[in-house]
Parts: sequence; C-alpha cells; structure tokens
Amino acid sequence: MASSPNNRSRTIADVARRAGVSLATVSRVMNGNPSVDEAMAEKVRAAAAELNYSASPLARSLALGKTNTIAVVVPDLENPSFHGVLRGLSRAAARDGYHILIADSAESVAEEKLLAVETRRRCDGIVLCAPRMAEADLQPLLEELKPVVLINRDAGSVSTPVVAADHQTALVELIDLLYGYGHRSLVYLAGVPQSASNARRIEAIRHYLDDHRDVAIQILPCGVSFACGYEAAERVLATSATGALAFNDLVAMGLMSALSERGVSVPGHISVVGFDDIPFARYITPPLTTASVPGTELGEQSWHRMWDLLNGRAPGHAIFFRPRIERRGSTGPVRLSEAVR
Amino acid sequence: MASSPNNRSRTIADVARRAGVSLATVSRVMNGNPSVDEAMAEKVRAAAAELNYSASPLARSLALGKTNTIAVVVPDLENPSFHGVLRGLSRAAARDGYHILIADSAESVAEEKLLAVETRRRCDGIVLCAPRMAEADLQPLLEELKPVVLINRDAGSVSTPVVAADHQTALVELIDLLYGYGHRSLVYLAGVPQSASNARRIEAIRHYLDDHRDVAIQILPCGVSFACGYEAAERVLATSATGALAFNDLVAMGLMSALSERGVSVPGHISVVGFDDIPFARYITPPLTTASVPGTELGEQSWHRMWDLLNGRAPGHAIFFRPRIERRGSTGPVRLSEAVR
DNA sequence: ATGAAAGCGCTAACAT
DNA sequence: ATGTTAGCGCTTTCAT
Repeated sequence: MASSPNNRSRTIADVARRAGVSLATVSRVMNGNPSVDEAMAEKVRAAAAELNYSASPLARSLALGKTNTIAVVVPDLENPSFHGVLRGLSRAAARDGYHILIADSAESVAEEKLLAVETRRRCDGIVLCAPRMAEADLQPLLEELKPVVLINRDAGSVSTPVVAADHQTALVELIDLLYGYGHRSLVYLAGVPQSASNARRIEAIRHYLDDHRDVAIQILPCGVSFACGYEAAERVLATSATGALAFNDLVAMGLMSALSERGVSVPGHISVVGFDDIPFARYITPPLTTASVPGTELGEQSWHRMWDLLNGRAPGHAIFFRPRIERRGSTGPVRLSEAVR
Repeated sequence: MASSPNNRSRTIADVARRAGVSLATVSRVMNGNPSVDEAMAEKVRAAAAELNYSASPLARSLALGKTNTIAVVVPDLENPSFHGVLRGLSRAAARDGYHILIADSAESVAEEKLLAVETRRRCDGIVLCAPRMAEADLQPLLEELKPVVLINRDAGSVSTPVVAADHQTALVELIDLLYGYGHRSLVYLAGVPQSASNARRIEAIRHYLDDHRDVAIQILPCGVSFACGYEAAERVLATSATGALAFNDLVAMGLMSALSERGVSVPGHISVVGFDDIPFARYITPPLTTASVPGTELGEQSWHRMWDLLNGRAPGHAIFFRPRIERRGSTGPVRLSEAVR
C-alpha cells in the first residue's frame, strides 16, 4: 500500500517523455490551449493521467507571476466577529479558484504591518480586517500592499476598496433605542484607541450629544474582549448610567457576566447593548440587544472587490452594510427610581 | 506619495549589480552564510537595504523545495469548535516562521478529499481537522498527503500523528454525571454518521450500556449545527428521556433554544449536556454542562507534531487531551415525577 | 501544429 | 572567499 518508490511528484518532463512530445506541448494541453492536434492532445492527457500528473502550483506561480492565493490579516482568529468574514471570503474565493492564507496578528499593532508586508509577498493580494494601526501608518502601507481591500475601516485613498459595516448609523440607532426607553445617561465602552471603527463611533456619539442636549454619554476606555467587558463592570456601576453601549458583543457579554455576578439586573438596573450580533448573542440571558453585522457578506464582498482589482478593474466604490438593530431582552425602559437618581 | 516608478519588486540580481558582487554572494549574505567577507557582506546588506530588497518566497520555495507553509482543512470555518484549534495552530506555526493556508470544505464530504489533495500541493504539509470521510478513503489519502497530522480522528496507521480529545472518556463521564443525578433514560444526538469522533462516542455508549443494564440511551441522528439541535427537539421530547447528550455545544444550544420556546424547562424537565465548551457555553441560560476541549492546545500540539514531521523526525505518539467536565446549570436531578413515568 | 530555448528569482554544487 | 552555472518546474516567445 506504500506510494510509488520514487516519491517525488511527477513533472511536466515525465509526461512529455511518456507521450513522446515536447514540454511546450504538454504545457499547452494542460492549459487547454486549442492549438494542439486533438490526437496528440489525447496522448498527452493519457500520459498525464497514467502518471497521475498535475502541474506544480509553485512553478506555475513563479512562471506566471501569480499565486492564485490571497491573504487575510485578522487581529485574532478566535474573535467571533471575524469568523463570518473569514468564511464568506474563503468560500467566495474558492469558487474562483483562489486560496486563502491567514495571518493572525495576535492583536499586536506593532507586528501588524510587518506581518502584512511579509505575508503579502506570498500571494497576489491582501485583505486587511480592521487593522489597528494609525492612519498615518496605514496610508503608505496600503500603497506597498496593493492590491488590498480594507474591511471595516476607511482608506484615506480611493484606490483601496473598502467593505464595511456602517458603525456610526448603527450606533446612533442603538442610542436612539435606549433613548426611546427613557435612558439619558449612558456609557460607551470603547474599543482599542487605535481602532478606526472605534473612532467613528466616538464621532457619532459627539454628534448625537450635540443634537440631544438632554443626553450624557460617558466614554470609558475598555477593549474588544470578553475580559475587558468583565473588568469594566466596576467602572460602569460607578457612573450613574442606566444604559451601556459596548464596543462589541464580546464586551457586552463580559459586562453582563460581571453584572450578573454582582446581582445587578439587566435590563432592570441597567440596559446593555452590544455590536456585531455574533451567533450566540441571542442565546445568552437576557438575549443581547445588538446591531447585526453581516459578516459572511462582508467577506464575500471583500472577495469581489479583490477579484476586480486582480483583474485590473478600477477599485469599486466603498460598500457599507447597514447593520440591523436586533432588539432583545438586554434593553428595557429606564426605571423611574433610576431615572431620577 | 506613489511607489517607485518601476513597481516590480527587486531581485537578487539588482542587489548583486548594485553591490558589485555575484548572485551567489548576495544569496549567501541574505541567508547568513558565514563564509563571506564581512566587508563585502556589509556592502551587500547596504545595497539590499537601499533597494528595499527581500527575497521572493516563491522563488526560494521552488529552489528549496519547501514553502514554509502548511494547510489546515476544516469542515466549516464558522463552527466555533475549530476556532481555538486554528488560533493555536496558526500562532504556534508563526513562531517557527510558518504560514497557514486554510481550506473550508463547506461540510462536503465529497469535496474534502479533492480539496485536501489540491491544497496540499501548495505547501509542505497538511493538518486535517476531523475529516468526515470514511475510514477506507482516509487511509490512501493520508499516504498521498504526507506529511499530515490528524486532529480529532484516529489514523489507521502509526505514521500519521494524531492529536485529539478523548471523546469516549469524556462522554462516559458526562453520562456518569447524568446517572448520578438519577437519569436512566437518555438520548444521544449523534453527529454526522461519517464522523469518526461520533463513531467513537457511539462505541462508548455501547460499552456503557453493557455495564449499566439499568440505563437506556437512544441514539437520534442529528448533526453538528445549532439548527440540527433545534430541529431535534421534537424527537427528543417524543422519547421518554430525561437527559440529552448532544454531539457538541452547538447542537445542545439549538436543542435548548427549541425546548425553551416550547416552555420545556432545562434542567427541570430534561437535562442537557454539550461537548467542546465553546466560549459561550457558560453564558447561555442555563449555563451548559459540557466537556471542555482545549482547542488552542490541540492546535498547538498539531503544529508540534507537524514540525517534527517536517524535520524528518519519527511521528510522535498520538496525543489525547482528556476533556474536563464542566458541570453547569443545564443538568440537574431527575424529577421524581419524571423518573417514574 | 510543434519544438527549442529563454526566462521566472532563487539556491547550491562546483570551480577557482 | 567568491564567482559560474546548473537546476527547481513551469510558461511563452520565437522559430520551424
């Protein structure tokens, strides 16, 4: 049952020899070049089949100058926010015969750039998923990485396609939802400071405050993980807020977990909203009110933008998905006793 | 701000020319070969730096016969069970300078083999994460894919390292837990029939039944997703079971969701246990009793096994992680009224 | 229609 | 210590 004695895989030369033709002819046949006599082509195909030959992707890549592979950089492979994106991207790319290289930057802003540049060299293009780096660093990097697609982050230039969720609008809608419940004092548990989507949301908050002088929203530095949300509970309770806006569902769930341990009722004492609508948001207790971001579609569209770029088409317009607000059990009317405190 | 006029990246020849040395010397310097005069080496490094040169991974791969990349095949990128594995694998591999190619087989048993073979050609080795294919198909495939590491599935041969969770033992412990609560009539919501880990668990159930004549465990065909668990609720309720063992946490959560909609109390009316301990298992209501599988460690160990293989070392012994039983709120004593029904 | 040969960018014998 | 050269496996002019 062992494999053939000589384990090295067959080369085009083996096939050529066996079929009694030149390398070029084999190459032509394998690539479906019609300028080959059908009889001879058949001979070549037979030889290839007998030898179980298939061309080395590596050698082809070198000769053709393309790898049929793209890379995607994410801050953390285990963060559920990225799973949908990854799946959508990977399946869409696969349909076009492309492969996916993944790079996990381990949330390290410092390594992100190096990782991207290094990974980029092994493929034809790169998808950056919500990079943490500063705007000033991003610009030159995008130039260097081309073709590149940006997910959930604005590119300064039009030459980089963007596929993103409309965080601002969704956040405003979430605030409105709380406002409708009577909440006037809120906290926002911010993501990492470098995060672009975080910046956009803070901007949205500022605008909201300008338009609603009866509302107060305190910004609390936090993070993107469950643990961050958990640890923020103390500080949230120290405020007079009756509603908390978490950077994402993970943070919201961490917060709710800590609140629950302290016997603080949600939404009785405080309402909590998340962001993303990760698969389990609806199954926790109480089910999490959140803004549903279509991760799989983000991934698919990212591929389509990349595909356009790879085929020399002009970068398409930025695509924004409007998240859908999922009103669930973690939000409710402000209690009178709370409202007046 | 545009990049250099000629956008093609620099080659070793550019550096050689600039430094006034031969290609070989540049290659030696770039690879840290000590047999180069320090002064000349410095000149080369300077030239390389000025040209912002770095070697083409593609060309190196072809010349060296290795890509510094391994692939991992998973049935579904969005299934949380695999996230820990992916992260552990990817980070561990990165520490050794290796890259990860991911392939999502979209749960298709038919495509799995082809996908693996095709992907394998682009890298140095492959990690198969719980392949669904039949044992008979797996054997020849493993031979063809070498080097290969198998996660959560036994290889027939010793030449393929295995890194897995000990599903049998854990399942028995879960059953014991329910038994201790007085449950005697159970259902097992089975995974896909082809699944090896499913087969092992059914085996474990048979043994358990042999040893405990007072227990009945009915096996219900189900699947691996939330939706499968959800749809199984009806059938579960149609049995007289007071406890349900789900193939994984997703299935358990789907089941619990459907039960909750029907007003069936967990664990009051029926106890439910999952498997894997995905991050949110503890945050649903009631928190899910489950067997905690250390995904990240599975991933890390898979890399270590692969690393050994890549370095010509003999395949290490199979590694089994004993899952830890997490007793949470979804399990409880059988109600007297239920016990006698 | 087919073949010979020159790349693709790099490494590693083999000279010197 | 350095340079020359022949690969790695494939594609693609350019001849014929």
